Amino acid sequence: MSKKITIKDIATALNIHHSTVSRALRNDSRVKEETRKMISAYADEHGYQTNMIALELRGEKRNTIAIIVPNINHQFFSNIVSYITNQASDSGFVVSIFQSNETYQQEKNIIDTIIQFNFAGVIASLSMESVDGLHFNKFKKHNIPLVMFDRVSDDINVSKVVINNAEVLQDAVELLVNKGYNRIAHISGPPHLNVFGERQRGYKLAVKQFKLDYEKIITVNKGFSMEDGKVIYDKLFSDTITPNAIISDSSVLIYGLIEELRKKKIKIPSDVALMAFGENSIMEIIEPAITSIVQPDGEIATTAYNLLLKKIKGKSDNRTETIMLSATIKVRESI
Amino acid sequence: MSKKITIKDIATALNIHHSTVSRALRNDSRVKEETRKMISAYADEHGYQTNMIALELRGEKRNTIAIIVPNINHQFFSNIVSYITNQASDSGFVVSIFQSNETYQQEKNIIDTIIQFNFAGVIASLSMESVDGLHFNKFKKHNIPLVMFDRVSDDINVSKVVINNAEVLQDAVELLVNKGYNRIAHISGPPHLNVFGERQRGYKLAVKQFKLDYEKIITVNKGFSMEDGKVIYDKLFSDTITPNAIISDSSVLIYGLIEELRKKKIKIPSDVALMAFGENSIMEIIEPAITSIVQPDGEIATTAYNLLLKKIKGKSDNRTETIMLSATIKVRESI
DNA sequence: ACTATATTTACACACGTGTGCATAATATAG
DNA sequence: CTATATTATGCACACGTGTGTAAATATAGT
Repeated sequence: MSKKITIKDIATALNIHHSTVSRALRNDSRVKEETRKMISAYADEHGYQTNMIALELRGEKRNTIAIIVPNINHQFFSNIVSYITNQASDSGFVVSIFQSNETYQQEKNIIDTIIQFNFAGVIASLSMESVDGLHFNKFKKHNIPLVMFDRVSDDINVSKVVINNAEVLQDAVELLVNKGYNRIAHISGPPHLNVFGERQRGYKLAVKQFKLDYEKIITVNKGFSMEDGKVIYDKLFSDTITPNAIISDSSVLIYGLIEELRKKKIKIPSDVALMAFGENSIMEIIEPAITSIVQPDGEIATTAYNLLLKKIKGKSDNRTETIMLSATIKVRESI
Repeated sequence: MSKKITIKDIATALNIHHSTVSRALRNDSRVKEETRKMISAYADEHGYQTNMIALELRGEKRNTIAIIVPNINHQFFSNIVSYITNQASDSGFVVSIFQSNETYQQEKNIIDTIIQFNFAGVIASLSMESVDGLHFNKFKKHNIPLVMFDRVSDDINVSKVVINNAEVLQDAVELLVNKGYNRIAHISGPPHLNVFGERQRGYKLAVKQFKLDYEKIITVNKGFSMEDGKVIYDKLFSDTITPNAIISDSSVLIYGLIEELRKKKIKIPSDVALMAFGENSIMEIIEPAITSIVQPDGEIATTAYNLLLKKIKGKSDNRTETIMLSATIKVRESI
């Protein structure tokens, strides 16, 4: 009903200047206790709330951070967002969400919007379409701190949080080799994104190291979905030589693949072993339970957020750092 | 490097008044084509971006909406947020995320924050702790439109988007009865939330209608999690009379229950049938595939967003409306 | 009582934009 | 070549807040 009550409204109502009101509400020492009480009483009664927009315009502080992800309804990203949001709101920050939907164009639009809204900082993970991260340099021009995670790009100099992708894929292959698998396929994403590039590098390294005859990488370029399962199946099993183990960079995709394998009566793990990134504890109840490569979601989120916070506070610090965390392999029945 | 360039910077650089620059950039007819070109050339070159904060303070328009959910890393809510975010960004809105983490206190804090930041509108789903929605009335005082979905409250008069919860639970029970099940348990949430209250009402109605001897509702009050599975199991199977069918309001929780049932060698569906809300297509690949009650996520999101948008545009319209959408039961092997 | 010091309040400005109104510059007509 | 119409630009203010500085008032010291 009533319009928003402002500091000036309080001032005119109480026949004093708004600057006095401002100081009173911020508990400035140089306002008389008596008037301070009168003011805060009136403020409380009328439900006064500081207008953050005015504060922000004044340049006092920016209290909003932006997160750019390909899709928020994928378990990994929604976990990250959840962790960041909780931590941010503890320190009084508001978090806005932007989805690139895996497209370069939307990512560019998002960047402009973030600049227009003058966000205090940005945490981002690249879309599959973005062959480079150069459009993100715009943030630097506008003095907006940026931290990237997971889907990072090599050709832009920002702080990054990643996991030991190459290493963990070597470990994965080694694990499979030790179990006797010798035709291991790798389902991945576009290699220009650091995550996938590194995983593929690790995969190839291991294939060479263990002198495997079979090397096959299948690349998905437009986001992982369950529907891809069938396509992937065709690509893998139409050859004369078929894999006896599969490592998937995506958990969602592997659900589709499992469905397809069942239709074709291909048994897991006797006919083909399975291993996938992403632990949403659903891997546990699928039969057979799927061996998964578990990323430290919470740690990734916390690290990225703290990195960003440091940049927001200490503005002069221009150094960038890349922090690498470790993924672990949770062995289950599927291998 | 360079500080943010403003409309005034352009003005002084070009030796004209900032008001002219403002008009030029908004393609106002009364600025000479020649100067307009000069101005927009300079603006482009220096990467000028409108400062939305200034615009917002001016009261022109608020371009941000807030979403309050218990947890964003639950499939249902991340789906909703994803849909809303995409639709919002199409119409130039920025979406901020707030998590109550199922607590009343955080919800209250969030409400204050949203008011301080002067959001244009709010879409919310209540926490389990919130026995009523009265704290949401604060939005009305501050003229901030509010739309609720899923976890709505009866005692606050706002526009709502819900599904036919009572009806679909009656259908579910009927389906089970027709298949020969006669001891059907219902795992639900706190009944003071409309969703759960309605589902329990529907359940009880059906139990009475089909003259079943067995009636059992188990209530979870602190958010659904996989870990609850064991607790629920104990509550259900410690009695002398045990259920031969279970309907769960949560999908996450049922994963934990399935794990527990397997441990105890209780077969699905021969020993006990299972049915759960939420279709994340994972239900499909669990063995046996779980019969699920599918909510129209996209439609819920779109409806809520459009309702909000209408309120934001036409400010005078004080009527509230409740829109009820239909859930459907997808029968699979688990019953 | 008169100056010196301490306390409390008011004034004016800044942040970046947009707009009604006045004014200046230019064009058109008689 | 003036009078009028047209067009282009500048001025001042508003949005809500906070702060440096000046002004008003009170208190103390001699």
